[in-house]
Amino acid sequence: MFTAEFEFKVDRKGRISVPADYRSTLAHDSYSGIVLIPVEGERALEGFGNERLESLAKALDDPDTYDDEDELELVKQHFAKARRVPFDGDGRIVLPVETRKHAGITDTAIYVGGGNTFRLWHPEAYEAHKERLEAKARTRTKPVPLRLKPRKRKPEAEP
Amino acid sequence: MFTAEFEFKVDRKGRISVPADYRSTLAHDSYSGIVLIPVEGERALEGFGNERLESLAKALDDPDTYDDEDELELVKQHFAKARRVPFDGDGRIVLPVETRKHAGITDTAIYVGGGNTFRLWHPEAYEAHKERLEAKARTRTKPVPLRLKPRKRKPEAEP
DNA sequence: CTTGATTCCATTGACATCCATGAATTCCCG
DNA sequence: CGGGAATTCATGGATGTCAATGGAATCAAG
Repeated sequence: MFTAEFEFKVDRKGRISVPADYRSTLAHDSYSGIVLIPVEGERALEGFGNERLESLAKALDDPDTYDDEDELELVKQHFAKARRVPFDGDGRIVLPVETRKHAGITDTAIYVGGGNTFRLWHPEAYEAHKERLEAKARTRTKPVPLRLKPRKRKPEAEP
Repeated sequence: MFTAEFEFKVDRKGRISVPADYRSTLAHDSYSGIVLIPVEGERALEGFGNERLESLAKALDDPDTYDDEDELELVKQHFAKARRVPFDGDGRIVLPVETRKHAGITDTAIYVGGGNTFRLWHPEAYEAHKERLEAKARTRTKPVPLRLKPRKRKPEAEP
């Protein structure tokens, strides 16, 4: 479970600590480290544990998960962009150059919890992102609630 | 199950006891602590156990729970604002600064039970909130009864 | 030998853990 | 039934530990 926001320093070797809270949720994982994937369309990195990566790979094998061949190829590309980065003895990782480039991260970065995944941002990029989100939220009449179940929708066109 | 109202002190380190009654309902939880999320539009914090947070995260992974991309992003923001706070040996938590700020809590706070969740308020803010609620209630002809089932509604106008 | 990466060690400041107190409640046994 | 003992809780404070961070040492190549 990944929540909250944690800002950390990136040292001159590209190392950054992973929040102790995140590490403890990853403790059960067989792999001691995390997975980072550039988010398309955002200057951010998506992060999670190795276990989730394996689940994603499994879903890829299921012919029902993605409908067409193009989708499948595009999803595989995510695996190509994924980087598995191990913890060092003190719970740090080194951010691969490509990922740092994608997110525009230089000397600080902020972890943002998102449930089963988290994101890594350049702090200012994240602030800008939040700004945009809040603007969008203001256009809504009601706030979006946390839901446990899919909303009941009226019968759609038959699948 | 969270009920009743409990007022407690916040010490200079930001610590506050969690009602023993609440702790016992959280006892089965794997995580020894609670989750706090600022309520949008109210100077209050929503609280519940880690188990519920996991259910919410699971719902987030289900492609059917939220229909469009914007909704999804806005909901993830709730996780970013969420704070997981562990109990100390004596059943206390420390209120993170951001949450204290949001709720305007300084040296006392009141827990308000709400079924599967509870809320934390600055005592005076809660009184004001109750005031507003009662005013609204007075405009109604009938009181709102406790219901066990969703009320059947006539087909709404199509969104 | 030089460069780049990985492991190891050192510092410091926050915070989790531990301990103490008093009030209120429950328990138990006469 | 009653009163004393034993818990349980809320609360305050002290201190020991660990997380975040920087730098040195070791290792692996080119």
